[in-house]
Amino acid sequence: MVRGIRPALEGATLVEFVRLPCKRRPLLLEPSLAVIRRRTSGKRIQAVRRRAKRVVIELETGEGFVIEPRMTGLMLVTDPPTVEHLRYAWRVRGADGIQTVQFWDRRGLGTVRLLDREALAALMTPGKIGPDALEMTPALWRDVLSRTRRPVKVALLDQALVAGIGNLYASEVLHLSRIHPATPADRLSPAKIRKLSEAVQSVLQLAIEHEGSTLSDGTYRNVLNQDGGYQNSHQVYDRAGLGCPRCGRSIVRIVQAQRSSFFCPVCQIDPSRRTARR
DNA sequence: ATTAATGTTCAGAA
DNA sequence: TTTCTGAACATTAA
Repeated sequence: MVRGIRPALEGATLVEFVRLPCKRRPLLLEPSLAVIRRRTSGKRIQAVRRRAKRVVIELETGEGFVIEPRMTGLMLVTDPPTVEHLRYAWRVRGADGIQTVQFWDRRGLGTVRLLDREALAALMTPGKIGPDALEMTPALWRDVLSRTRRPVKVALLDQALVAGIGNLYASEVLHLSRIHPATPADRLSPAKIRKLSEAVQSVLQLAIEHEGSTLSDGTYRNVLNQDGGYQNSHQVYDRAGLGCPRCGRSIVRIVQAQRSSFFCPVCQIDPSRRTARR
């Protein structure tokens, strides 16, 4: 997302931030539209960055837009999937003239905020949300996972612990590292933690290279409104009843923290049954 | 026609 | 203190 919108925005001048005529109830916008427009119109865009799952558009003033797409939000530089779910747009003037980046959100759970310099700096460093998943090391993982007894799958989704891993990727990561999703986070062996650390890197890097996963209900799409490709590489996510690509056994779906987890009962051995021998 | 599910996050309760 | 529950929303599949 960030790489897609960066060429249009970085170095350009924000002509105006606009609310699009979406009929539905507005999603969270802070502060008010009028205040945002007053503070940002005419300002140069210094950088477009990512922090965990958030898009950050930093202005010359030090202030910055923080966009949280959540479930169905998209940043687009072309026509959207539907016109009625268009929420906001950034109209900018750059080297190539006037361009528009739009925020489209079907479910409307996404948020757009304008943060001041201090709040932005606080967001970019680990604090309220944890270190970025792609910045983690085995040592950091050990530290973070030792802090909770919750199931490792639930811990991976806790953005205060580690920021940037979503539900689908948590299942994929655990399958690749052959860890049962119900394993208490603080009971993973150093060897498993190392595997987990490597799996997070490879799954997320590959997913980014393939421009994400477009699921059956057409959720994520790139800035050109094109499908991603990583759904074709899913080993377990949304594959309950289908064969594990590694061993052939049927993939199982369970619910943890009110979210679906998918895993292979053969490749990912239940830790409580591992030592069950007499 | 209901119900449950969905790449999520957060406040408030247990 | 830590963990769990439900709500915000729109759409689709069962």
